[in-house]
Amino acid sequence: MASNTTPGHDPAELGELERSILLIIWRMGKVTAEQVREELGRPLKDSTIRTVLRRLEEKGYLAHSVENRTFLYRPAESRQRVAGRAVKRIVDWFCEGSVEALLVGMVDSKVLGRAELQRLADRIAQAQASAPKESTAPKRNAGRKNKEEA
Amino acid sequence: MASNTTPGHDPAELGELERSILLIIWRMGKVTAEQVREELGRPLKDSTIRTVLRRLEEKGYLAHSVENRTFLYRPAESRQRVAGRAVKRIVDWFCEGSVEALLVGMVDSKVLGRAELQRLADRIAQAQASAPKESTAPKRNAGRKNKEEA
DNA sequence: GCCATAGTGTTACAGACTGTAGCACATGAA
DNA sequence: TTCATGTGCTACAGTCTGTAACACTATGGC
Repeated sequence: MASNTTPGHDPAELGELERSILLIIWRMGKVTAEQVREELGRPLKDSTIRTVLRRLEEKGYLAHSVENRTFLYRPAESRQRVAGRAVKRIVDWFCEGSVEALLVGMVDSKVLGRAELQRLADRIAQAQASAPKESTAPKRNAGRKNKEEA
Repeated sequence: MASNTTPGHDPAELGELERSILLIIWRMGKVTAEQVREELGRPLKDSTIRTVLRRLEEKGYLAHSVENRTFLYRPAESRQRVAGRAVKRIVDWFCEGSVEALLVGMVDSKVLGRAELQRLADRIAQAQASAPKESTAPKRNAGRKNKEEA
């Protein structure tokens, strides 16, 4: 019944375990299911990890390559990209698309301090000046052709 | 565990119907279940609306007063506040608390254009200049004056 | 006082999603 | 062939949301 305007799946509707695993992979870069399990430090079965890994790949967050019959999972998207999209959804839903309104809300709900915001503004200005080109995109090369909402 | 009186709920954990209703109430300010139903324009039963309304109140998004036996629901928090918290969660999870990293991610995932970001920085700077006071007061302005719908 | 009406509270159920795992299947090595 | 390792498929319980029926309670008219 949720066939609204959802392009594919609803991103960022991740469970806690999914999130943890995603974070591990973002941190480590390229891992096997076993490594993930060790890293988690929770007594979970192999199959549990692999199931979640598979789901994350289905959802588009991960990609994998095979090396000696072993799956090596790696991020399909950067953390920040995912975060960006997640925030976009929120902004669209609650702030009518206005990022500015969002920042106001963040200050208002004390998520962001005024001083912090000021510093942010400065940094942004700097970043604009010093990096007029595509920045912080280490692996943008071909992978999945994620063609979600543009 | 759900008896969290303080606003600590995950806005991302809202269903579509819940979100729609919340938006209606943010827009209209103070409504009855009937009004919500009409506004929704979907053939839902009375009890459906009221159930969702009650759940939203339990979660801390709404409050109600009684007027002639009729419940008048109203927002317990501003849209932007809720959005701010939602974004904070995302930032904490995916950007290690760095709002800056988030903005970078937003530009990177084309959620936010560079020009837009620049404009934003300017506006923030302006806001800083013109509102040097700490105005994070939760003034739930009695009169409706949604000046945020810019 | 009694009844119809309007509005609320309670309870329930199906579908989706996540956490969790068992078990069958494939394939390279011994 | 058999073993070990790793993957694929299937499942199940718990939780959440959408959806609604039904029971309960005041309030006003007769």
